[in-house]
Amino acid sequence: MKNIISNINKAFDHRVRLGIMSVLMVNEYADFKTLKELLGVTDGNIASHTKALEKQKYIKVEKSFIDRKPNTRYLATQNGRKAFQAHLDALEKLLNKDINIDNTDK
Amino acid sequence: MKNIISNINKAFDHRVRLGIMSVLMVNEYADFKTLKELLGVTDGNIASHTKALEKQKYIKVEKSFIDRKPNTRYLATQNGRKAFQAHLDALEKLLNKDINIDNTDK
DNA sequence: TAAAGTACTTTGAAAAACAAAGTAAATGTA
DNA sequence: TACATTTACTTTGTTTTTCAAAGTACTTTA
Repeated sequence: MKNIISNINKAFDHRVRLGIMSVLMVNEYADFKTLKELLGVTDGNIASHTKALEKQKYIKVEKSFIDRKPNTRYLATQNGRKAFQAHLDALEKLLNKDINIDNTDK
Repeated sequence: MKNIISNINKAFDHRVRLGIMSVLMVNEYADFKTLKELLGVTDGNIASHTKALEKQKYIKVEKSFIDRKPNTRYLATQNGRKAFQAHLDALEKLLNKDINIDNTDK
């Protein structure tokens, strides 16, 4: 490992995306409105963060009509689950690691 | 609590700042070069991320000359330590929380 | 004393984040 | 049955952040 943050996934750096993934790890799916309410962010925000995760193939989108209204569901992909778990492991390692600097010559 | 990410600190959202704080939590101080090497990022990057943390008063900077060369040390403030620990607690809560959505009507 | 190295800082472009406005269909109101 | 409102998103454009390249001010080496 080159540096102490090399295994931290840039795609999950943002708290909104962290929140989205957390929700999708424990629920089979969540729809647009649910994510929006759980995370307390604006529509455009959910849209762009989900789009970013979708682009990485960490989540997938299913569009349908429920009660004649459009409904967008987000689901974590198998790949996304793996990547997120790896990210959490990397985070834990970073935080628990002894990063002891030799400052004796300073 | 309004939403599931409300206690996650925006200032620590970025992996570089997460790394800087992790280092400064367990070491009394770290200098510019050390941080740069530990994190594997460019000079300008370290500069801007430390500046951001400094602006929030989460770290402080001490400038001196060592062996006639300029040396910049970064230290976590008491406030910074508290905020970072709170952030970690919030992260842990988010990840361990049962965010179970009632999807029965969907 | 000229060239190279060290330790940063500044700058400007590129990317990301964000909220406001837009769209389109459904529903409520008079 | 029109018209306004709500729902469920998407699009747009501005602001903010990130980032690396270039710049500065020395110090060291040849």
